[in-house]
Order: sequence, then C-alpha cells, then structure tokens
Amino acid sequence: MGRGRVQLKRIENKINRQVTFSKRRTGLLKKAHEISVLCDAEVALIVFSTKGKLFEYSTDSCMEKILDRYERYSYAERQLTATDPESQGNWSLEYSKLKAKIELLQRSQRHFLGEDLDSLSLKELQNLEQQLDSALKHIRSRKNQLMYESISELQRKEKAMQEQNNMLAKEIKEKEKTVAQQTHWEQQNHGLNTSSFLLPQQLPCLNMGGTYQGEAHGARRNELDLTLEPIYPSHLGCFTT
Amino acid sequence: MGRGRVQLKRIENKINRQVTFSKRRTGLLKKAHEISVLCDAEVALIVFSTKGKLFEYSTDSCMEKILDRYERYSYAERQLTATDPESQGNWSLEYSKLKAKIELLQRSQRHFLGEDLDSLSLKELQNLEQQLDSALKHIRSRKNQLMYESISELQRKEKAMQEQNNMLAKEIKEKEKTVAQQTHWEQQNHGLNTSSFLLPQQLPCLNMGGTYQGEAHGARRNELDLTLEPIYPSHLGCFTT
DNA sequence: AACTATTAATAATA
DNA sequence: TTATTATTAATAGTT
Repeated sequence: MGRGRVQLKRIENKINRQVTFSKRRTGLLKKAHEISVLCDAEVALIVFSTKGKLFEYSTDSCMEKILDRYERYSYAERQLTATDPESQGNWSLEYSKLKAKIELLQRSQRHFLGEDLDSLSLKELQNLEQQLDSALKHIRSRKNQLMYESISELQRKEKAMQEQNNMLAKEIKEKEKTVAQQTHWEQQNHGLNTSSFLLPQQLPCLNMGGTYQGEAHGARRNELDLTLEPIYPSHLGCFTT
Repeated sequence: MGRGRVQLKRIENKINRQVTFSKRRTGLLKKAHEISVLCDAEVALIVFSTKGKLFEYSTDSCMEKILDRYERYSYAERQLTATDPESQGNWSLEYSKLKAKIELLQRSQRHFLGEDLDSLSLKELQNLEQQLDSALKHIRSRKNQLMYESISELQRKEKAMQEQNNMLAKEIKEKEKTVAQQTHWEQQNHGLNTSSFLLPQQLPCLNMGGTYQGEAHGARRNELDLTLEPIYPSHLGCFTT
C-alpha cells in the first residue's frame, strides 16, 4: 500500500522514519479502536517512539483495568473459559478467597475462646487444650516478667522516697531545735510562749514528698499489700515461670 | 478495503464478528510488529476477545518491561485517575479492608497461641490470660463430657459382650453335655473315644463374639486400663469441670 | 500536510 | 479455519 513494497527493516533515513512512524501510528491506533468496536474486544495498545514519547489506546480508556486483567491472566493462567468477560469475576474470586480465609480464622478464634466446641472431636479438643495450655504458660511468664519489673521499679522509688523522707525529718528536727532555742531566748527576753502552735506543723512535714507524694504512696501500697494480685482472681500458680 | 464499506459499530452477527476478529487481529498484530521494526518503536499490544481469550504482541517479547515503563511514565496521571468512580476502586477498597481484617485476626491468633507477647501491656496480658483460662475450662469440660460418653458407651458394650459371652458359654456347656451323652452312647454302642479332639474346640468358643470380637477387645481395654489418659501428659486437673 | 499511485487489508463468499 | 476475490483502506513517495 504505497508506491512500491517496503522491506521489514528499520528505516535508516531519520526523516522518513519519523514520518512513517506518524502515519502508521495513526493507522495502528485507528485499527485498534476499530477491532475493539466491531468485534467487542478489549484492547490495550502502548507505543513508545524512539525518542521515548508515549502514545496509547485502550478500550473505554481504562488502560489500568486492562493491564490488571492482563497481569492476572498471565499470572496464574486462570480458567481459560472465564465465563464473564468482565474483570469483575476475578475480583470477586479474590474477594471470596479472603472471605473464606476470614471464616476459618474466626472459627479457630471461637475455638480459642472455648466457644463452638461441639463440632470438635476428642482429638481436636486435646490438641486445642495443649495449645492453650502452652500459650497460657507463655502469657503468665511474660506477665510475671512485667510485674517483677514493675515491682522492682516501685521498690527503687520507695527507697528513694524513704531516704528523702529521712533527710527531711532530720532537717525538721534541726529546725525544731533552732526554734526551741529561739523560743527559749524569746521566753528569756519577753516571757512569751509560742511552742503551742509549732507542734501541729511537724506532722505534715513527715509525710511530705513534694510532687512525688502520689507515687510514693503507690509504691508503699505495692510494697506492703501487693495490691496488684487481686486483679486476677482464681488463678493460682500465676507466679510460676 | 473489502466489498463495501463497514460502519464503525459492533457486528451483530456472531459468526461474522468472530471471523472479522480473527482477520483484523492478525492484521493488527502484524502492523504493530511492522511499526516496531520500521520505526524503531517499542510496542505493547493486548487484546482480549469477547470470550476472554488473550492475544498479545510486544516488541522483543518483553511485555512486562514495556508495561513497567508505561507505569512509570503515566504514574502522575494514574494518581489523578485513581479515584475515578469505576468499580475498580471500590473493589480494591473492599479488598484491602479484608486484608486488614485478616491481619488483625492473625495477630490475635498469635496472641492466643502465646506468641508475639512483647507488644502487649500487663492489662492486655491479664485479659488474655483470663480469656484462655476460661476457654480451657470450657474445652476440658467438653472433652470430659466426650470421654465420659465414650466410656459409658464402651461399658455398655462390654456389658452386652459379657452377657453374650455368658450365653455362649452356657450354650457350649449344654452342647458339651449333649456331646458327652452322645459319646457315652457311642462308647456303649461302638467303644470309640472321640473326646480327645472335642476339647480343643472349646477354647475358641469362649472368646467368640462373632464380628464383635474386635470391639469387645477395645471395650475391655478401656474399662480396665483407662488407656485414654496417657494421651495428654503433664496436664493435671484435666478431669475437673 | 496534501496528493496519488500503489500495495495491503479485508468483507463477502465459498 | 482457510482460500478466493472484489473492494476499500492504508500509506510510501512525492509535492
């Protein structure tokens, strides 16, 4: 179709090649569109020129959809007799696969929670029991590790608080002494007695811990009462590792 | 280029459409190849027939390379069209939702199996422990129910077998008696002694249970040895409800 | 780009 | 599907 035949080889003349590319590209895109419409086919056509410019055609302008379909088709070579030409079918296939997986997971989840046991055989129940028993051991071990860490930390804090308290108490005592001396001096000089309202100030000072007061309180409770324990009742042996 | 013009619309006649598809497809692939060679272009062509069959052409037969190049080239544009109202988007949305759900389920599955515990807090570990503890109670209860049922059934069978055995033994005894009488009668009449080969026949008869023999054996083992127990070692308290 | 001679593609048909 | 053939469509070379 042209004046003379053409050999199937690269056109060396750059100008000619470019012109031919332009003409044939138009024709190719046109034909791609035609077969798509005439024959109800799904077509994707991608052309990169020598210079790297992109030209493309795709049925209904949804290139990605067609490329996805291509990937899926060539990936696992699905049923060659795909009844539905829409890519829809494959999506819902994936979808139902996931659904099924979720079903399975939820079923075993229920079993792990001790529900739905009627459908299990004795053998399966024994397996389940062993799994959970082993899991419980790990969980209790980990829990105890955390708790011991927590207790150590609290003990450390308590010790620090205790030291601070002692220091403060000592300080108070010294202040008291000073005040007593001062009172004695005042009494000697003016005959006034102020010790009656100094005494009540001592008590709050002994409990003081600045902003640490709340934490110090918690530490003490942990140390003395181990109040964490009652949170998990009815589980003896939870301290075993 | 044919006998008469063609309108650019779907060919309704199925046969004609198929024939046209075949011819034009060949032509399209040929032209794709030609432009690729003549003009030094990179071409990828994908055609899905109505029935979903795939035909493809790609320069140097490296479709994936060209598609990758396409993806890179049109990346920016794809970002813009990613939110188009095609069902595509919704499907993949649903898809990733399911994926996420599976992730969650698998995570908690691992926790139920005592794995991956480092990411859990003390509170979470306590909840998990209680759940598994409660689940184990249900499981053991159900297991024991099944085992007791099994034992009862076996005991029932054993009893039946025992009765049958007694009956058979009795029968044998009577037969023996009859035979003895007959022998006695024969001895009186012919002086022959046949009792020597009658004795061996007694033993098999005592153990006989017809087709029930195998089951009767199993029942006896269960009743006497409780051989089920050693199957789950190291779990004391498995009989508690 | 437009023109046109020529070839290639293909619709109808078998 | 393939082959034939009458036509149309595509396009190489030219302007």
